[in-house]
Amino acid sequence: MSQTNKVAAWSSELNLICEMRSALSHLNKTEKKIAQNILADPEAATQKSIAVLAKNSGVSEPSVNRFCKRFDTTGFPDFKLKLAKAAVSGIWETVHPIKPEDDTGKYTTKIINNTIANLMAFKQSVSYQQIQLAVDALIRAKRIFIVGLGGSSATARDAECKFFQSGLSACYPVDLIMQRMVASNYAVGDLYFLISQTGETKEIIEVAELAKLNNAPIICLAPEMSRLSRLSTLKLQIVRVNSLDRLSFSSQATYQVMLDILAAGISVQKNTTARILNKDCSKECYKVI
Amino acid sequence: MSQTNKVAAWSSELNLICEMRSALSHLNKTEKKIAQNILADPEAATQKSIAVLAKNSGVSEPSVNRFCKRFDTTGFPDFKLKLAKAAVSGIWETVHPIKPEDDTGKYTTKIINNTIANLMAFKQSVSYQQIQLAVDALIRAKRIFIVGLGGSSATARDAECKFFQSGLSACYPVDLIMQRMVASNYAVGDLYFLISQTGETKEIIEVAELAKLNNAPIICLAPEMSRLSRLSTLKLQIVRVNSLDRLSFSSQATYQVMLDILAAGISVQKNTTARILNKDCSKECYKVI
DNA sequence: CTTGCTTTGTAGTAAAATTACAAAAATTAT
DNA sequence: ATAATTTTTGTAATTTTACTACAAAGCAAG
Repeated sequence: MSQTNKVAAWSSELNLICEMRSALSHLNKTEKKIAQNILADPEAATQKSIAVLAKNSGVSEPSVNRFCKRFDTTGFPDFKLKLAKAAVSGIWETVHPIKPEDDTGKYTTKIINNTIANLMAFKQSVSYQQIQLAVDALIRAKRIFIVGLGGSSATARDAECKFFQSGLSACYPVDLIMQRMVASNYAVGDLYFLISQTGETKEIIEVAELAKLNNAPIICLAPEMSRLSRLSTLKLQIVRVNSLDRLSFSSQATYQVMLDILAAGISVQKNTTARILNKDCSKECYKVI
Repeated sequence: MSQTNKVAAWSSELNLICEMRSALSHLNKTEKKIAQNILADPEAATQKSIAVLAKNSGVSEPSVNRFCKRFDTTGFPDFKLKLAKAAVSGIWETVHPIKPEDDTGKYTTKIINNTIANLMAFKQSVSYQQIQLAVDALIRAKRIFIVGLGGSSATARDAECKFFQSGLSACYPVDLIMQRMVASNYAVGDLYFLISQTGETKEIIEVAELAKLNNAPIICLAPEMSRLSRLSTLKLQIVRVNSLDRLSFSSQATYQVMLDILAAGISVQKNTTARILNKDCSKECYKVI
């Protein structure tokens, strides 16, 4: 219910273009003329007056006005405003692949832009409810075991630090045998937090299967529709924006942001000001940072 | 020169709001009234007519019109359009601090927005030249030793993975004693890559000092003006956007993106298609991912 | 205090969007 | 098939909105 509302709110707020595109087939010929004209270059359409747009589309001005109102806007100016917003997000949704001839400035900005695009997509797709459930489960757990392999090992380590800073008992066993031991020795109150960029790596699925034998709760941070995701009791799914090469950007930043969110949720909920004591090198005393 | 142009291009494209905010001090009182009125709620301003906005600000309509033209727009409607673009998803608000009363949706979007804001600031401040030099040095090095402590240990591990995937010989010694051993046994061709979020942690500075005794090349990933930064031969500096609490967002995502950039640079320059071989669990064969 | 310059507002003008209504097209019933 | 009804589209008038020209007010320098 709330999920549906959110999607609706999102589409009307940010994705008029997608809405138009999907509505295209249900429109009559006059409306279709207008829609196609706008979709041909949405960015340009935002600069046109209703008269110009009507003329270009071969329809009358009131037809354009009526068209706008169909898309949940108060009129033409409001429509243009929402179109502009959608066009902006459109820029972010396109990923720019890195090419061998790119110079330093090119690939640097491309990677940053791609990461931002990924975060935007993440923002749209993320389920608050799942986060809420995950935070609850993490706080309730007596012990949290984190597993991540390969590229996700850094993410797993990060999770360990962040959960620990939020006052939870988190542990990330580094080697595979330890991971299996931990998974098969489930005790009530334990929680497994499994991280995988592919969600298909054999070894982590084995860990999940071992944990599942004991009906242990498993939270996964993995792409939706992956094997790992199916084995888990609570799924924090990351949309795979990129069917791109490894270079153009990693989705790890998104994973890390998810961990930031969980840590924030835990701290907010526990109402604890997490702190680490660190020896201040210059003043030779301990300070809270 | 080109740096200045870039900033201008960015601000006019995406950040009318930031531009207004920074211009605030150079504006006269009439303009300031308008700017403050708009900045109080940019989203709402996009819905108002010039008459309403003028009245709310306590100025005349032509003043508003003139104000708009100062910000590189053709007039009020164009200004509103650009304002709407800038206001998309509240990215402009540099930092949204997390409050104890925030619900799941609130803190989630805040953290994502903060991270995006941080990345945008990073995009503006990053030095292509330093990246270029770092990429060159990393490729030239025979062995790369990476050190990061506490929260940066995850970043260090990440760097190890990424550099290794790009075909370099990277090693991240986990314990402090190993780190000191590595730092004091410098051999020609070695390179130290030190990561710190504060740039002030005593132990990593010790490592840097040990390396420096042998005149070893040191690349640091640390805030500018930090002790670690001063000890390094090549500085990859991260602007500290946040003098905020630990919760509102971590700057680690930015660090990770920097590593993505370096990895991309290395691969582009070496013209190698880095690949990891992974056993495909479903098909029981090796595939390149 | 006056002259010249900048800034702000008033009033009129132009343009743009919306509404009311009528014509045309499409649909249904006879 | 054709008349009646409904829906769709366009024309023309109205209203709203934004812009321009010009005048008044404020400010600085001589």
